[in-house]
Amino acid sequence: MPRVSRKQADLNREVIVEAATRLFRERGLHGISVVDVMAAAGLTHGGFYGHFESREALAQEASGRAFEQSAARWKERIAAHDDKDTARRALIEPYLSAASRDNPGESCPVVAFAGDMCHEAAGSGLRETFMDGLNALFDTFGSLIETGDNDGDRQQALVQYSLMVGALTLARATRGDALSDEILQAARSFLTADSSPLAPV
Amino acid sequence: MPRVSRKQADLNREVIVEAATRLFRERGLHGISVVDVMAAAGLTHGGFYGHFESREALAQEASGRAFEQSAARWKERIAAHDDKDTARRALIEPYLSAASRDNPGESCPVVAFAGDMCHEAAGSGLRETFMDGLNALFDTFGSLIETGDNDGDRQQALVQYSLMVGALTLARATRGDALSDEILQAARSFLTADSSPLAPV
DNA sequence: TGTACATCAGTGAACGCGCGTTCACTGATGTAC
DNA sequence: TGTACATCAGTGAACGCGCGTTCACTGATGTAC
Repeated sequence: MPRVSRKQADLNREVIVEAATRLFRERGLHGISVVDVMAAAGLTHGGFYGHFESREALAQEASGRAFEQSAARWKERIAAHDDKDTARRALIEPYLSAASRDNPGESCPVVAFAGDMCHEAAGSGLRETFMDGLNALFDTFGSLIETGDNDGDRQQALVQYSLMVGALTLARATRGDALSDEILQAARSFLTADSSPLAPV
Repeated sequence: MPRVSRKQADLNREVIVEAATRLFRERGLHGISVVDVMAAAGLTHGGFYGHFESREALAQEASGRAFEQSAARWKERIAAHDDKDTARRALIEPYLSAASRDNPGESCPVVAFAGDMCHEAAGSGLRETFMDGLNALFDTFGSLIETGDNDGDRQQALVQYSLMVGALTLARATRGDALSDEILQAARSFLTADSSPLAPV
């Protein structure tokens, strides 16, 4: 069915990006083809280049979208809590849940793309998008750790965030094995325990 | 130069596996072709199937080799220290170094392959090799944390190992940015600080 | 508002390319005498 | 030890396939009158 309305075409583009933002997170930046993305959007591949300059351009836009969605979700959750430490826990609990592990398509783009970024060229646009998104998420997380000791807070934020990324990555890699749940559980209770020496005042 | 000696053929196979164990870690399990591996071994691609049943079979053997090398290196380092906590630090320091970040081909296979494992099928041979290798490395690491509180030790080991994997992964993904060094530094000093609440007795 | 025509979003065949894999071939190696 | 021949490790062309990308085509949309 050729020549849909301009409004429909814009909507189609949106559907493609939404499908891509999910699929790239699920299968990696190299694990999905243009045909796959277009099929997931209910279209054939030929129309792709009417919407995007290249596969790479879509990957960049879709990964950027994933970061925006994550940042928005984090900010919503933070806004729902008065206390910063309560808000921090409200981020960590779902982040390190089985649901998060089992639904990479709707979860953290940092974990989804970090592996691919290791092999990405230095000046690549994908890398820039990743760095911008990571910095935004990390700053948001860091703003929840404030004890007055700036250097200490920064280190705490770096350590806690690295642990979250490492635990979710390992939980996904070991999915199906008992170790996977153990890792999530250990990291979660460590980061949210009242008595945790990591927990800010 | 066809028909080399049997001894030379065995040596060639060894060179292929060694090249693969480095290249797969550097560029990921899907980032390298049979032609690339054979060229790195100084051979042409045609002879590949005289040595291996398939590309996948080589990936499995090469990743298994990477795990063996890591386990052997860890055990050497541990054997060089009397004190378990000193040994633990002797593992962590080089693990979270710039050298480790910049030479993935000779570094931790868990970090190198975790991203790919997330997209690997459940019963896959690659996944089994990964799980076996991860369990071996993790048990070795866990043996260095002994306070008598078994549950607590297990959680400590899981948390510390997840942090190591997350920090190295993020450091690689952000390589070239100041954040990369910051992450390594923060995780390293956190895990090795004398006053660290994480450090076993 | 209705008509005539230009526009252009989506289709599906086709392209060149790199990949994993196969195979006929070569000639040094290994073996039987 | 020397000779004749079978074996087989490595070569490079070739295969089928999936990929990113291009393009002629279609027919509903949008626009000019």
